[in-house]
Amino acid sequence: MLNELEKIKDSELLNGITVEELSSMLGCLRGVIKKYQKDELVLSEGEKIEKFGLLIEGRLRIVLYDYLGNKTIISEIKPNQIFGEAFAYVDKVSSTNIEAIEDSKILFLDSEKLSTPCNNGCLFHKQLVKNLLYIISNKNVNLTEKIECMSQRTTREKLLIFLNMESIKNNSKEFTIAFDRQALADYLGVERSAMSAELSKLRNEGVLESEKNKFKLL
Amino acid sequence: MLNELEKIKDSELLNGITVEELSSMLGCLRGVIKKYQKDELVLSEGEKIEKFGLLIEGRLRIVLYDYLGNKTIISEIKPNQIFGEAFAYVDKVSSTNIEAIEDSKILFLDSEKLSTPCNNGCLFHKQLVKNLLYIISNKNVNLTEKIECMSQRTTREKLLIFLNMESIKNNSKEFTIAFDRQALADYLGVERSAMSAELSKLRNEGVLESEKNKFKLL
DNA sequence: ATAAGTCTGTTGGATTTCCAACATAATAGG
DNA sequence: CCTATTATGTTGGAAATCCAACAGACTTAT
Repeated sequence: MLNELEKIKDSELLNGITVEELSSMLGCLRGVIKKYQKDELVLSEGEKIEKFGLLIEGRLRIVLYDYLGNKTIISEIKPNQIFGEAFAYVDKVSSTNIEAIEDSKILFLDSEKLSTPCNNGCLFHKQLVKNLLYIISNKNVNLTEKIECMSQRTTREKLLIFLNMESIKNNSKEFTIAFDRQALADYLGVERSAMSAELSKLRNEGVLESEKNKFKLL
Repeated sequence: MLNELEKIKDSELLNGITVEELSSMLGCLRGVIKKYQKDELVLSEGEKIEKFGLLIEGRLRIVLYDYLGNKTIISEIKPNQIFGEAFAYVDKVSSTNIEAIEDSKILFLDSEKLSTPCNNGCLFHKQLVKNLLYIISNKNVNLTEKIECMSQRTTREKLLIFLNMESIKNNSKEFTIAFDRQALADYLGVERSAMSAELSKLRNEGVLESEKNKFKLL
């Protein structure tokens, strides 16, 4: 048990909280640790979420089966990341499935308990709330950025907006992005080879230089 | 002053909090009411936000001036709505400007204070935190839905995904949406008349019926 | 070191979207 | 009620994107 707590102590959600505090936290927040096997369904769409998860070890994928019959892997959840928290706080059921990519161990926390600092003098409660607000707000900012990129009309504009954002984040005209070509195309909602063609044009026009996931705006 | 509090008592952020509690809240949360004139800048991009706003009266617009030189009105803020909260909780500066569409009155609240229930026995603090988590989580879900729609490859698929989401939300095959044609096109990131043509096709194919902002999936 | 697999960029044709112009219907204002 | 304005749908041509196929470069596995 202390084992598991040691593993997640560096997570954003538990930032500023000691391992000793973590121990009593499980009782206070009705924490439950569950194990899942590779390919096992963790959460299914349509399910009402009252406990969100913090991945201790393993890997999960968020999968969307949409109305048109498409299966899309939205993203992957890595150790120390939380999932399902937004749906835990709104009166809407999740529209995605969460599946285990590999054998995984998850700490489930009661969202209601977490957001309501108790009167037991649990000092970590305030910190938890702040951390959670930070995490969800950060996700909102990231989602807003993605929408800004995707809202552009042409592939060229999408690339330019995205790359400029990255430049600002890195405080430099030279930077490395976390995507390969296919992932970047997926992020921008465009077709990979068409985007590649546009990147070539931008290079030929002297707008930028690029090599793999390294970019330099000119 | 009580005047203003009466106006915002129905806001999501203050749900479950009495007007009496609101009064003491201003001191506790370092609440400050500011007035802005039509077209006045409320918040500018690049600004670090420590207090987010709750619009008492008036109307605001969120404006994005992007790298390519475009000015986009992202959305409008109506009375009783909050703004800037995501940026208040993350270590990133806002990328948008917020301007007054008309004379406006705004209550600014200290984000740090709000997320940290004090030890003064302020009972509303817990409720405020819950309300804030709800609001931020709800925005997260809405942004995620918008991305799902915009991620579709064709205008037809975008429409179908969007309309199906609305149908699920309304628990009915018949529903009214909150957008006119231009607004729906903007939401989906497509051109209005092209989307209109696609809607006509869907009608002719017996997929749906529509009349202004009323829809019926068949 | 070699072979297999993956990533990146190129290309031409098919498909889709955008754009501008316009007509008609509906709405708003006096 | 009438007029002006706005919303909606239609249409054809231009522009852009997607798609499939492929070649070459790079990476991984044996």
